[in-house]
Amino acid sequence: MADELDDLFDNFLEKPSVFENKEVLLLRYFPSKIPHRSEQIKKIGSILAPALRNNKPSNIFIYGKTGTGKTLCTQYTLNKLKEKAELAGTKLCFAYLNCKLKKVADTEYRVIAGLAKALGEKVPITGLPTDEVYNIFINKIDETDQIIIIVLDEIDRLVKKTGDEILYSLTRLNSELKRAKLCLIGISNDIRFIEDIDPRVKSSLGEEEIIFPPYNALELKDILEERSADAFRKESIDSAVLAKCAAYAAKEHGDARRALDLLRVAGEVAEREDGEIVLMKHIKLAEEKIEINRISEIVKTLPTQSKLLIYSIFQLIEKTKGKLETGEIYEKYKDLCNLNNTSILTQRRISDLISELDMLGLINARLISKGRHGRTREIYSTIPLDLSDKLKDELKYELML
DNA sequence: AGGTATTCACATGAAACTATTCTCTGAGTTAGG
DNA sequence: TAACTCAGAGAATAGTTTCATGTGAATACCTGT
Repeated sequence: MADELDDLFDNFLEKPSVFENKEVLLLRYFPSKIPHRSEQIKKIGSILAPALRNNKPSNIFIYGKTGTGKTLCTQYTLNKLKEKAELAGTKLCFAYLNCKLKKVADTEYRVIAGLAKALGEKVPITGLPTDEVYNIFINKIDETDQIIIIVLDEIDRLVKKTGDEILYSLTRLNSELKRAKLCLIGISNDIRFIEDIDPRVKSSLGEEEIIFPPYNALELKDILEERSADAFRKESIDSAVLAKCAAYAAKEHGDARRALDLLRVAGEVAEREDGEIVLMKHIKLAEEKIEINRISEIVKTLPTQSKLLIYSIFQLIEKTKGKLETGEIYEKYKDLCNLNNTSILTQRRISDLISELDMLGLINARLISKGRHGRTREIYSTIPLDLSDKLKDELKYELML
């Protein structure tokens, strides 16, 4: 046994890896070049430049789909700006906050506390009134003459959850500050979001707007080439494979994050197969693997009731091999609840849960009318049978059925 | 045959209820002076 | 004594239920030929 493992490890060490430096393909990696975004970077830069002369830059609202480089470009520009500011002797600091993260920045209190923390002020996790936190925050930043740049990433989430009062307070904060100056950068995936917020906030936050369009396949390919040059050994990948990878990702709304992920997984697949070169088939396998991971991740993180529901759907699908109806599923679901001693939700709720599963892409539900026989949703699973079998077993175990 | 009315099996909305999570306050605790 | 921590009260929120109303078209039922 030990020998086997020794061999395995030795083999692994001797065999040339397809990767030169896998880090480069990870999300947290910060590339030195950002292709096809110079226009946006320049724009951000020119808006923020007044900060170097200790003037308050305009607030910026940045919009773009996921994986279009919004966060990256912003951070890149800010880092550069900070370097320059240090050289020029201007006091400048910035706080970056991702509002998507639960338990970190999804309430007013937490946002302010998070910002204070980012600027080096300790704030208790809970226990203080919100306006108290505001005071701590204001006092902290007003200590010195400085420019504060606050980046709120995924700001739409924040507003959806807590309303737009925070933004209003933040944009108004400048009038309370005597020495420091505050500049806001809001990043959002959803452009409609800015339409339905308080007009006062809208005009203030949207002083400048920058749009990040999705990458097309050619641009994605450039990005992949840029990164793969560092990430892979030269001979283990060729440009046709990269093009394929880019094409796949471009199909999915030009998300660079996806493209990089795909490439990384393809490399891993190749490596596991003892291949030294990443081939087309590896890309295909990687795509499947990512999809499977995505789905099982979604299923695993579903609340218990939804798990029971999807379990009933899996069971029924197996029998009928096709479409299901709400009533049918509800009956099955009730049975399972009885078996499991779980409280039964009403049909009303189940109807909503089914819609949610539809939104998550686990099932396909469309409304049909069967005339005399009423109206219902026609439901079928989008998950391949072998995967749903596997998931079913896992759920069975977990739900103790 | 052609037209209208009915009816089914849920969908969809709104309001009310509930359990959980947050916020806030004041009392208790700690550490420093 | 100031700063910090913590428990419990009250407010806010998310998840559900209850009640009410809406829906599209296959079918039942007329109507006049």
